[in-house]
Amino acid sequence: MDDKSEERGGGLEPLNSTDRRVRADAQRNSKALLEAAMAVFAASGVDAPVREIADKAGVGVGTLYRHFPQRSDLIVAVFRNEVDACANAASAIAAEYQPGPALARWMQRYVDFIAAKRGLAAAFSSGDPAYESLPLYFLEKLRPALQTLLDAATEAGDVRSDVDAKELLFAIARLCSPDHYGGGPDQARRMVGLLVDGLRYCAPSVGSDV
Amino acid sequence: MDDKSEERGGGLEPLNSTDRRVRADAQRNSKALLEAAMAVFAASGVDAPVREIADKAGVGVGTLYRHFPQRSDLIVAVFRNEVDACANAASAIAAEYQPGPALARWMQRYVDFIAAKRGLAAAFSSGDPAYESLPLYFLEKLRPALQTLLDAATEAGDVRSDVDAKELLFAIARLCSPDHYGGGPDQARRMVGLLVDGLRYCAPSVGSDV
DNA sequence: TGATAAACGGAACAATGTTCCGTATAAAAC
DNA sequence: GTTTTATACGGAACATTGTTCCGTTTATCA
Repeated sequence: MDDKSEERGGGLEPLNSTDRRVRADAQRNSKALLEAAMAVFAASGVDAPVREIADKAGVGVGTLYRHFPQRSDLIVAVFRNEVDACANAASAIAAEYQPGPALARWMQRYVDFIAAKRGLAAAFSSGDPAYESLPLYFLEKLRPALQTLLDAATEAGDVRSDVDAKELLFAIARLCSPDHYGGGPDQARRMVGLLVDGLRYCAPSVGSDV
Repeated sequence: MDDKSEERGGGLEPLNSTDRRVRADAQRNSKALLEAAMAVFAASGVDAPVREIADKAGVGVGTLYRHFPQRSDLIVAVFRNEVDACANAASAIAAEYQPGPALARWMQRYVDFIAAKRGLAAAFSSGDPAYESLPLYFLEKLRPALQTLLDAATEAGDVRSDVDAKELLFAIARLCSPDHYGGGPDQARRMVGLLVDGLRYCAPSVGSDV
């Protein structure tokens, strides 16, 4: 490995190809843009003007485009960021609650995530190749997270063992999907609650074990 | 009733509030715009530029906006037009085929309609109030059409009797929905075929009647 | 402290939805 | 057939975006 010079800071700043550290303001602005975009998308949907995001982040549009060359790059970044947050929430919740309640809490967390992503569903199926990688990322991050919770709950005897994490993720996403021609987010919440109860139904601690 | 003057033509030109006939060129252009929009939407999706539609119809954008004040008005008009066509196809098919085959044929016709409306599904759930009326129109037109075919097929003993037209419409629409994360239109077609077979399953003429 | 490459900001450009208004014309009145 | 008039037409002009460009600023390094 080729070492060039000792590092000053905490050592977590990535290096550029010509050995120059990434500038601090660039890191700051990138983070600010991501947070601003998250807030604006949540408030006005993914079709919100780019200038609004740049303004909210306190930078010019040029800076925005330097960090996210296409509008879709920003959308993808926000999405991945929120997928990560949702996945990370799993271990945090697992550390704080018993397996059964942890599973139920995380499922509601996941519902919130899905419900907030209304606009993205359209982007997914828009055919734009920029979003092609998202479904895979979604699955690769969230499936293990749910599987872990599921395994723990199964082992604790809180839920049945014959459910597949992937199917559960999709089933919930479908329950939350808006084209039910009526019935808002409350209905989705109720249906998911029902689903969770269903998970408990044949669990050993309830009775009727196989 | 207040009669004003005898009519010249076939008598099917609508009258204006001040008793003036709707100009022939206006009727022509309106129709041309609708057809152009249908073709352009099919080719390039509902996000196609309005100028492209106006050009294809051979009129100026001003004329387009005279007939369809908002972009969404044009989309709505095209959608209703195609819903009508799909609903009308039911009676045409019913006149030409036996009840059982007629049902199967119309279902595939309906699949084509749904598959072509990918872009509109996004518009439906976009929250834009301009599209609020579409689901109702969809249901009010298509449900009776399917119900008629279904009743005829039931009476002929070709299909079972315990299926609801509305549920069937939605089930097919869902089977055709793109967010299956893989599996194209062929899969949708196969699934709908399976559904139709399912309809036949407990029909009297097959056997096991209730 | 000075040199330098990276990053910044926002004006300028391009594409598109929408409005406006002078002109053309179909229908009616005579 | 001519005149009148309300209607419709066309497309330039405007507004709102996404995106690019480049002169200026600045963090980093020697």
